[in-house]
Amino acid sequence: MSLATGFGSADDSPGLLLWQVTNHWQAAQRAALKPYGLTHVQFVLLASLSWLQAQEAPGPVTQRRLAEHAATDPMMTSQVLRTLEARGLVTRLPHPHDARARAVTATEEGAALADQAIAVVEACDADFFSPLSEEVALFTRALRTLRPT
Amino acid sequence: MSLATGFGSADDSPGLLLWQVTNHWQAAQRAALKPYGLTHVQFVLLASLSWLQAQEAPGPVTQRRLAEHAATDPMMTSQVLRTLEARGLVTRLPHPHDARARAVTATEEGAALADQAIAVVEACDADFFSPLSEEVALFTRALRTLRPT
DNA sequence: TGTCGATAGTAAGCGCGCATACTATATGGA
DNA sequence: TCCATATAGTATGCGCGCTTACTATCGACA
Repeated sequence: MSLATGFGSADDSPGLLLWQVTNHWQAAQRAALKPYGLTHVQFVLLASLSWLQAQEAPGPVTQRRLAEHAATDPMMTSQVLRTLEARGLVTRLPHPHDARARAVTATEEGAALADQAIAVVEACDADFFSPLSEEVALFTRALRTLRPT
Repeated sequence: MSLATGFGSADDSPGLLLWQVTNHWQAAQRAALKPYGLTHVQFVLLASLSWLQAQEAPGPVTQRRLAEHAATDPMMTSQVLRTLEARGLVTRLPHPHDARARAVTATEEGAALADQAIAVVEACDADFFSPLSEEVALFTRALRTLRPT
């Protein structure tokens, strides 16, 4: 309502808290992934791509499908995948049946790196959310409620 | 643990959910603040500055103190304040007792804009978290637990 | 009084996160 | 067959969020 009640401290606003906690979490992820030379988003896309490849889906994985699965912006997905391609972690070959699309695959090196990073990231996550202990299930459910469709 | 269990879907990871939900929330804030020509961070700093000014603290508000209060990066705070200064919403005069520091104040226009925006942002927040209904208190408490010291 | 560590602020730069606008191709229907 | 619409992907640009490195000043202490 007023300045004094509304924004005196972030304690009042779940939104501000959400923002601050997420920044804190991203910092933890950044630190955990630093030894692998990966950013958080690079890791998510690489790991998601590895997983999608392993699925028995029809046709090769396109950038669009990867972006949809990882819930990332298609534009950013394009940029990040080109970075990963430049580092030899993914390939972006022309799609066999759709001249507009790319067939994206993780290279052996990329998949191996993702496998290593996944363990570290999961440990980092577990540590980050450990203060919640049993409440983490409730917390996760709340987040799922707020997630965009 | 493995690709299949660890990153098949964001449902599994509170971290990924946190990230996605925050992006979603930021989009809502962006839309709500668009009519005022403010970004989320600009709004937070402007509103926090207005609040700090109203407090009976010793000496003028410095960028450092504002950044600390809003839990924002000092470098970013500097940038954003210069943007707000260019738009006439804040002033950044030399500090009377410390030649290193700036005495930051919200202009009348800035304070008025903040007051208007606060109402809209609070409504936006209430709407965003309404799916949680009563659980919002629990959710906020969990976030506070995870907040950096 | 001089100097030395701590502090306020900024320059430059990278990687998202997203908005806008564009090209090229695919696809369904007359 | 031709065309309208939808779709895959990219160029450009802005605003964070943060890192590193730097200047200038302050405060404490000998």
